[in-house]
Amino acid sequence: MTRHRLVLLRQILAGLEAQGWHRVTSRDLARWAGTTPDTIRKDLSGSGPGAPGAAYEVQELKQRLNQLCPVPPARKTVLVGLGELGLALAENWAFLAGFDGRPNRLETVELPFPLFPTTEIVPVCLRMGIETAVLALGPLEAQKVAERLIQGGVKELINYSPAVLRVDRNRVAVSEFGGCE
Amino acid sequence: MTRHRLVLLRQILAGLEAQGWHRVTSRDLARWAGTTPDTIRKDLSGSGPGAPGAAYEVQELKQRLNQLCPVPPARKTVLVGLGELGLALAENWAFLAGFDGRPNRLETVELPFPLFPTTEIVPVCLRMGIETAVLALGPLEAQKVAERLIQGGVKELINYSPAVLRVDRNRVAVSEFGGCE
DNA sequence: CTATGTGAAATACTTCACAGCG
DNA sequence: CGCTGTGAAGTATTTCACATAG
Repeated sequence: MTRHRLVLLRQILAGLEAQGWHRVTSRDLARWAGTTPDTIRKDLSGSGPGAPGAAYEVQELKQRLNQLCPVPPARKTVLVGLGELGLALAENWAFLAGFDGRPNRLETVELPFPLFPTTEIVPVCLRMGIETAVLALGPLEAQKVAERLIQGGVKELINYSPAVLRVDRNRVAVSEFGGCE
Repeated sequence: MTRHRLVLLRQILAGLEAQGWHRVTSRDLARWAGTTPDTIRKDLSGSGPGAPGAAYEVQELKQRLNQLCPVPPARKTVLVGLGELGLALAENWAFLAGFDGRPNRLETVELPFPLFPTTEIVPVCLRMGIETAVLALGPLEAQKVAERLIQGGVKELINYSPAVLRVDRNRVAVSEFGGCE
């Protein structure tokens, strides 16, 4: 019942529903989730009507999963690093603020949310009640910035930097992208 | 002994060594890896001299981990999607080729590797022996492109698209970034 | 007193086997 | 037949307890 697999299933289900699927078998789900049908069925066991014989009905299954692993409420998030990568990400995310260490970037760049120098991370995050941050900068800055974000109360880091962060993963959730290694 | 944790440890160790650390305790490693000291010690048990009483020596530990989970050989990788995001990624990765569905992009963009239309994915990947692909495009295209890449023999997908891929995870490794959900 | 190493107990997860429904 | 649901058996992983070295 590893949590990770449940959220993956929920996302897959959402995709299926969006594309108009009506039925799925545990075998299909198993392939997409990278396990066996048995495991899928066990994950779902004891959490819904589901009749044997027929495959799962997509909508009904999605409901089950939403109960089983509640969809996380949208968190207040900020972007750190306004280079090429940061700007590209800014187009698909709804950030509440942005940070960068280079003063000229703060004046040059035009974005639909307020920008601050990285030295202001702690007070700004605390004041705005920020919960998650997206990191898009070089490896050395990333580590320093991550520590400040945590000091500022951030509980989730999404790391686009080419370095793995050394932070207390028992306290904050980290999505590493690892990248080039 | 979950594999995932071992590679995380190895990466953390590499970072420590790069920054001149000499010693680490299992408790520090546990914090950074998001587990308990017991688990860390079990992971490392039976794989090296390591004396009780003193903490681990960073260099020696790194050697142990390199034996325990061999560092993966650099794979031949391509980039699919030459939008803002793709171009930003192209600066930090060593791609062997790039793909995009829009013909004008292929002529407009200037990159240090050959570019092809997405219709050419299968033959180009097969010919070049491509093993991994980075996806940086919209959700609908991502799914189609992923299927073609797999048909082209790709064994690892690194997904920067805001959609989770529906592919056989028993056959290909997928790093989802999930993103905005 | 704090640190690692390690067998034993406890727990979590997966696989197997089979009952029962389309 | 193929599919789900589920208890039982089997594995894997984590936690506990303690021996032992700095």
